[in-house]
Amino acid sequence: MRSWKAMKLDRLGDFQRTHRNGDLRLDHAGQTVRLLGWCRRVRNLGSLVFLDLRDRWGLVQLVANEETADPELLAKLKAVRSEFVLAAEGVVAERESKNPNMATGDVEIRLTGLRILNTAAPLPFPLEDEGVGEDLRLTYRFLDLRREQLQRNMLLRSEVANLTRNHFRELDFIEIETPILTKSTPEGARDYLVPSRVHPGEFFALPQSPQLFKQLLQVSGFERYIQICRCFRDEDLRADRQPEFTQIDIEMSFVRQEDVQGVIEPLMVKLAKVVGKDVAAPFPRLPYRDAMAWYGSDKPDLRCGIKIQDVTALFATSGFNLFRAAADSHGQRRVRALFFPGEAAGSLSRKALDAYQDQAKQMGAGGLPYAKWGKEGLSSSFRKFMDADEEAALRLRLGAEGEGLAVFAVGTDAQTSKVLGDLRTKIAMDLSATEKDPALVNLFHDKNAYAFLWVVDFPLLEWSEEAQRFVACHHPFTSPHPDDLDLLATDPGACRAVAYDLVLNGFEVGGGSIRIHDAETQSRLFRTIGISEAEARAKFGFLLDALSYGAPPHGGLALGLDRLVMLLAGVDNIREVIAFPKTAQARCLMTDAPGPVDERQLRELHLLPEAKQTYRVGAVFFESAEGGNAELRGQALQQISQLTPRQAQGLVTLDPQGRILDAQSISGPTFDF
RNA sequence: GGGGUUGUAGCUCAGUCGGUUAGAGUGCCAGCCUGUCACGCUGGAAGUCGCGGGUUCGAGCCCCGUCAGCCCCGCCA
Repeated sequence: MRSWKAMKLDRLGDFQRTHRNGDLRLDHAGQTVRLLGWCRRVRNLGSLVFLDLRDRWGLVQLVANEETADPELLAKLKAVRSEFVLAAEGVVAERESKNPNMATGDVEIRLTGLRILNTAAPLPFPLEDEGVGEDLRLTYRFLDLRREQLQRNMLLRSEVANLTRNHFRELDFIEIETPILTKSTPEGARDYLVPSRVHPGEFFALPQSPQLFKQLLQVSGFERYIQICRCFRDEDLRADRQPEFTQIDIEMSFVRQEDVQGVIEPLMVKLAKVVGKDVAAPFPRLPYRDAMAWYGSDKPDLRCGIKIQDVTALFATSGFNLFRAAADSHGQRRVRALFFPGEAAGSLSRKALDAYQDQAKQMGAGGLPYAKWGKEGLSSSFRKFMDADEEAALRLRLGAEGEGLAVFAVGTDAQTSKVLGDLRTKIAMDLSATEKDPALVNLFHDKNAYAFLWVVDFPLLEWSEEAQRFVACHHPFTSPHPDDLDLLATDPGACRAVAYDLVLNGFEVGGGSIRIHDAETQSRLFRTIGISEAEARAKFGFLLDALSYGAPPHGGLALGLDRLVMLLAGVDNIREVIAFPKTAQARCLMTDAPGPVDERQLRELHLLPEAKQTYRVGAVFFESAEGGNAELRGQALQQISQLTPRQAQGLVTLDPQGRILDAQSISGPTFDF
C-alpha cells in the first residue's frame, strides 16, 4: 500500500500561522515561526531531509537532520510526498549553502514540529511543466490553478478589477447589478436560453450585455453607472472568445464621445502601469474608413507600421488581365498592395511565399500575386506582363528602394482588406524575426509597444445578404452621426454612427457608442432595419416607453475584461486568465458540463410531454371463482381497470361478485395505458 | 457548418519501408545517501498505441469512419 493512502492525519487544532512563507528573510533568524502550505518537493538525503513549503505568497525551505531532530519528526518528514498539506513549526536559521535563485534562499526553517494535515495522490501532471496538454489541465483545473503562471494571472485579474472599481468610484460612478435572467432579443448573437417552469413554453435569455438595462438606468437618473458583469453568447469560440465572459460596463448621461473616452483612457494608463508599461493618453483616433484603407482591419495592430497601398491606377494599361480588369471596373474592384522593405523580405523563399498564398486563399483570395526584389533583382508571379518602365513606376508608387517584397490583392474593398489586413501583421511578424536592420524590425513589429487607439466613425448599418436588409453594425440603439441623419432615408449604408472601439495591439478590447435618446429616432432606426412597429413594441416597448419619459442624452462603453487581462498578462489565450474556462467546443472538462438532466426536470420545464400513466400489473387469481366463469372474469377485468397503480402492483383477490378482497404487492411487467 | 492539426506508459515525447518482446526522459514504488534546492546512485513496476471497422500472412505505422483537444474561416448587434 502506498504511504499517502494509509497515513493517519494530524489536526490543524489551534495551530496559527505566524508568517507567510515568501516573506521570511535573514532578519527573522532565531525566531520560532509557524507556517502552513503545500509540500512542493522533498529532497531526502538520508539522515538530512529538505522540503520546500509553498503557500500563496511564496516558497521556503524546511530542514531536519538526524543529529538534532526528534526521530519521530524525521520519520514523519520522510513520509511526506509532493503536494501534502502541512503545518510546520521551526526556527529560522541562516543557510549553510544559500540559494540566490530563491527570494527566501538565505534562510531555512529548522523543524521542531510538523503536522500532516492531508496527503495527496501523485498529481496527474507536474506543476512545473509548461507543455502539459490543455485537455488534461482543464480536466484537473483545480490543480492547474496551483501553477505559478495561473496564480499570477488570477492575481493580475483581481488587481485589474480592483483598480477599475476604484477608478470609477473616484469619478463618482455607481455600481448597479442588472438581471441575469432577462429577455431574448432578435438582433445580435445567439442567446443562451433558460426555460421557465412557471410559464410553460416561455424562456429567459442570459444577457449578451446589460445594454438596455444600463440605458434605462440613465433614464432613471443614475448618471454614471458601472458594473463588472458576466455576459453570455452562444456562438462558436476562438482563442480570445469564451461563451461566458466578463465585461466592464459603463454608461454616462449628458456626454459626448470624447467624455466617455476621457474616463477610459486614464484607466488604461493605470492598468498598463500595473504590468510596467507606460502609455500616453490621449490615444490616437482613427476613422473606420482609414483603418480599413490603411490596415485592412477595424482593429488594426499599430505595433506594425506597414500600410496597405492602392496601386490600381498603375495597371490601367497593363498586360496582366487580372489587374487591368480591376482598373477598368470604375472603382468596384481595386488592386491593393503591401510592401515590406529590407533584405529579409527580398530573400523570402518560394516556400514561405506559398505558405502566405495558402493563407490568402483561406481568407478568400484566388491567389497571392507578388513582386520580390532581391539580390538577383525582380522575381514576380506577373513578371512577364511588366516591362522596365512599369516596374520602375510600381517601385516608385510603393516607395520601394532596395530589396523588399510586395504582395497584392485584387477585389472589392472588403475582400482585399480581409486578405491584406491578415497578411500585414503575419508577414511583418515573421520578418521581424529574420530582418537584421533594427529600424525595419521596429517597423514590422514594435514588441515593446502597447498600441492603444480609438477606431471611430463606424458605419451605422450594413447590408446583410443573408437577411436581405440593413442590420446594425454595432447595435440598434447606436446614435447616427448628427451630420448623417438625412442619409438614413437616402443611403443608409453610408450613414456613420457615433460609435467607437478601443483597440490594443490588434485586439478589440472595448466598444461603445452614444445612444439614441429619443423615441422618434429609435423608432425610425427600427424601421430602417426592418423591425416593424408591432415587433418593436413587442420586443423593445419598455425602451421606447422609457425614451418617451425624459431620457437624457447618454452613451457608454464596455471593455472585455478577460481580453484586457490576457493582453496585460502577455498570454495568447483567454483561457489563461479565466479560472474555470470552457473548451473551444464550449464544454467544461472538469465538471463535464453541459450534461443530460433527469426526465423529471425536463417535464417540469415543459421540455418533454407529460408522462403516460404506467401500471405495474401482477398475476390475478380468482380465488372463489369456479372454473372459467366468463361473466365473473369480465367483472374482474373491469375491477382491475379501476385499480390505482399501487393496488395494481400486486396479487389481487376477488370475491364471487368480482369485488376486491385483498391485494398484495408483487413484481411484474408494466404496461402503458 | 467548413478547413487544418494533434492523440503511443501518470506526464512530455521518439517509434525508420508495414515485420522479433513498443522505447527514452520524467514521475511513481523500494533501497542507499549530512547541505540539497530539477539532489545523486541502484533496482522495480507501469501500455485498450483515442475508439470502431477494413486491407494484409502480419498494422502504433496504410484505408474508411468516429470521438476528443487546439488553431483558423463562417459566426460573434
